[in-house]
Amino acid sequence: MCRYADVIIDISHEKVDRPFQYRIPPALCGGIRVGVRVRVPFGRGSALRTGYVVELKDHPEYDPEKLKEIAGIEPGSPTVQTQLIELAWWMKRTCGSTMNQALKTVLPVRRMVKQRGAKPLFPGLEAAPEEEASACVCLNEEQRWAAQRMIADYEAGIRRAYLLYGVTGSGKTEVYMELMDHVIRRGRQVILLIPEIALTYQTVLRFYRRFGEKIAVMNSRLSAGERWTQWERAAKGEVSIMIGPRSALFAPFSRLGLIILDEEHEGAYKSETMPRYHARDAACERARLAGASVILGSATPSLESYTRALDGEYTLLELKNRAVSGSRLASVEIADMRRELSEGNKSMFSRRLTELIEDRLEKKEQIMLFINRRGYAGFVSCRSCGAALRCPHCDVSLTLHTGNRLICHYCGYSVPLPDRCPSCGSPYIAAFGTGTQKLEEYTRRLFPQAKILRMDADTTSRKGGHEAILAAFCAGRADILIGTQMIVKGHDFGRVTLVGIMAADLSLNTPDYTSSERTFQLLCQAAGRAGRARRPGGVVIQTYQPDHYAIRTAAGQDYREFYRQEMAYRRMASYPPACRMAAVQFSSPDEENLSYAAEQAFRALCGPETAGWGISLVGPAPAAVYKVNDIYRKILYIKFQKYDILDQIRDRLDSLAGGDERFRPVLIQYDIS
DNA sequence: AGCACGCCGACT
DNA sequence: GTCGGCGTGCTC
Repeated sequence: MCRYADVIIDISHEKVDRPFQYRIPPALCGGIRVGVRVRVPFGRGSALRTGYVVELKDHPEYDPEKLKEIAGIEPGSPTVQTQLIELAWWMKRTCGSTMNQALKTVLPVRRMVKQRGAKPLFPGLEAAPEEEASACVCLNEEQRWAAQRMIADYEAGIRRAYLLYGVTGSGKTEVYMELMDHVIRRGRQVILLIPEIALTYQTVLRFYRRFGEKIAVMNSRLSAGERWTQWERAAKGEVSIMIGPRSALFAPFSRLGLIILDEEHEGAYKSETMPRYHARDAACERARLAGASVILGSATPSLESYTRALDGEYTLLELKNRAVSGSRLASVEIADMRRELSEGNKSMFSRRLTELIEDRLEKKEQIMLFINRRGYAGFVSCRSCGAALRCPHCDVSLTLHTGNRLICHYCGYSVPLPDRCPSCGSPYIAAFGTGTQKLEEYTRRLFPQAKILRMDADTTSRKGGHEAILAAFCAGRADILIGTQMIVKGHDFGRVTLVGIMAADLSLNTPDYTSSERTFQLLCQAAGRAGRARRPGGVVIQTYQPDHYAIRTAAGQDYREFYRQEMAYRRMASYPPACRMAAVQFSSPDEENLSYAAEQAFRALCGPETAGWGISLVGPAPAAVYKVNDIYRKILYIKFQKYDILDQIRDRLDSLAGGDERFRPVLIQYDIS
């Protein structure tokens, strides 16, 4: 029946990034299926090249005279690839990338150096796990209930996605392990996704102790050969569990039964390069294709996921109590930096934080000082009332640019920097700027008796710098650890009893609509770092906006209240998940053509033809970083409700670009939330 | 990407 | 007169 095959040629170039149709010779009929790698004659000289069968057709869709025949099937063409290629189609469809970009993401890098004799994961530990693997793992009642709920579905043949919302320390990992164990016993395989930053030796060791040689680990520091080895072990069925960041999602398991995303809310799950897929959605799609279930775990679920759980798209499983009885949540205090200033304290440390640091130094307990420098984008705020200057149209923070102008990166609105605060009239408005280095110097001066370690991008660029600093701190070779994001993610330090968040405002005022959500997550996480063991911990959040709901709810560890308020804001200002939003990026080395293209696109989408689409446009505005490598970038945001609209938007922009010379140097890319 | 076809300069 | 430069365009 199917006598024709659409084939994507293994050439990474936009010009050939589309299916080419071939006749299937009768002799090969049985072997040709979607996903099979084939040799096909291609180009003027009909040189044989490798391609992927992506679709089978009954009838030709191209001049049959010109159709060539598939020459043969690539030996050893694996079949899991069928599934991964279908996943690539999904990426192309939903993320607006080219098929070749999607295929490169989903399939292993080809022509990798093979490596003989795989290194053991944990040298010297091989003998240990066997006995420990059988050791009784006791779940508490709540954990058992959550696991049973999913297992019962699984046994009934129900495959779906679950949101495991468990407060800090409630023991989500034990639930994961129970489920993994169950799925493996049923002869199926498991993918466990962990954000790269949390993928540490300790984390992996925990799983290794339980599952031993059944696990394979991917991470960015593996060499190409090591990656290949892990990939092959998975393809051959030598392992049942693949642990790794985003890319582990594409493990070549043919009997996949479960995908777990730990720390589901982490931004690292969103790809920064094309295709800009979200691992959460890609996981759900792969699971659908494979007939597997998905567990999304978090102590602070993303607004998207919690909304989906409330809508019934995910099943909500909750862990409300801490697993270790007797362990208490840290007591969280908010230090009002406006008051510190008005009462004469101009230092970076509030009086309360100073007092607590002195107390801990005396008791020889450890302290972590956290400053959120990453994502710092030059916002301007008032030292008297704490308000940051925001866009009147988009309700996000404005960014200070050269020439003292404030610009909105969503709609392009621009005003000169005022000399007084628009809310309270105070003249004390200024750009916020503070770094880890400055904090370190200041801390040394204030507490000369303390031993201080600093961890940020500068001190960890050297290979292993990260681990060395953490190990030193863990071993008690310092009293205070100063750092950015990386110190609050996933590391447990039993002797830390005080966490100071130096300026919560830094993440609260990044110029995008997720700033409150990220602040809430970060503060909850930081609070979770203090007093993990028996000793009670304290957290001090320093801020100029002590009444902001993200800060108040984080201090009270009240996720539901945060969700309620944040969702109200998203609805009011029309941001996801209250609607869908596509960021269309125009980039070009030629500024004039860039502006022209972005403006034309805007006009094409707001004309009468699109009136019934229910879309609204914001921008076009210069990208957060306007010029990168001599390429200028502008972004047009499109808010819409129905997902199908996206294809129409793309078609419209494609045809616009196709018929206009001035679009030629302009690249158009999509990022959909 | 790769390969052919094509339309102008210095070579046996 | 012809060998060869790489510029342009197509590949089921």
